[in-house]
Amino acid sequence: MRQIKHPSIDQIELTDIMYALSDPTRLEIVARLANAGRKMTCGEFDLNRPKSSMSHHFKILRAAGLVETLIEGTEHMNALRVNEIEQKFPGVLQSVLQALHRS
Amino acid sequence: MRQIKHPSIDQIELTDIMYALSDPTRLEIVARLANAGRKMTCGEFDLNRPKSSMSHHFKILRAAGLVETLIEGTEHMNALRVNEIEQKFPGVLQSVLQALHRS
DNA sequence: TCCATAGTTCGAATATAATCGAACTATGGA
DNA sequence: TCCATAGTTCGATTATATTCGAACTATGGA
Repeated sequence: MRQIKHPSIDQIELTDIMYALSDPTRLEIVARLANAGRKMTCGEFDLNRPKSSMSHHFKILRAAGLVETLIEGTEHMNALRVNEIEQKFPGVLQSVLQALHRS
Repeated sequence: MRQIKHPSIDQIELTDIMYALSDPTRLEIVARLANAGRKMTCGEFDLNRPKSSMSHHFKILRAAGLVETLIEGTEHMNALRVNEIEQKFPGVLQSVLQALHRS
């Protein structure tokens, strides 16, 4: 059961995080993951976009270190790396999530 | 003494803030403005880039609502809009500045 | 073994951004 | 009025992103 590679905490760059969060689609994905508070498959996000586009956005979220994807069977389970990001950049992700929650 | 237009608080978008902060040069400008704690001219940032490039980055920082520029004589005085951003998106800018301070 | 499902990768088109020199604008001082 | 200074705007080049269909891969179930 081959798994996907993710950056380690010390490889995560603030600019990559900021960039990943500058796209409305990706921000929506992050918001839904945070609200759900559980792992979600790519298909669960019903954002009216083709699979290849969604895959592209997940790739960027993963590369930025925001999202962790575990392969379980035929599904890819995605989770926010809240604790790790919080450890490296305290308050950044939390405050962004709060801002999203208000709007 | 013509002044530059800036977005009002309610026109500021989170995605624009994130985007503006995803570039290393702009992040450096923001960090220096925060550290200085005072208004700075464009020329004070000695980032080894031509004037037109710096002007471009200031334009994006202004459009995002992060920086306010007041024309005083021949100089353009730039300041971070910390209080306003803090009001609209509590913690976002502060935590980013803290992250910059650590690295 | 065959098929459906879930998601990735590829490739090409289009859009957006970064970069920087050159020309321009506005102000203040000589 | 002339000039220097500070910064913007313009225009062209190059680089990077977004988008999406089509082909591909991996897994589990019939």
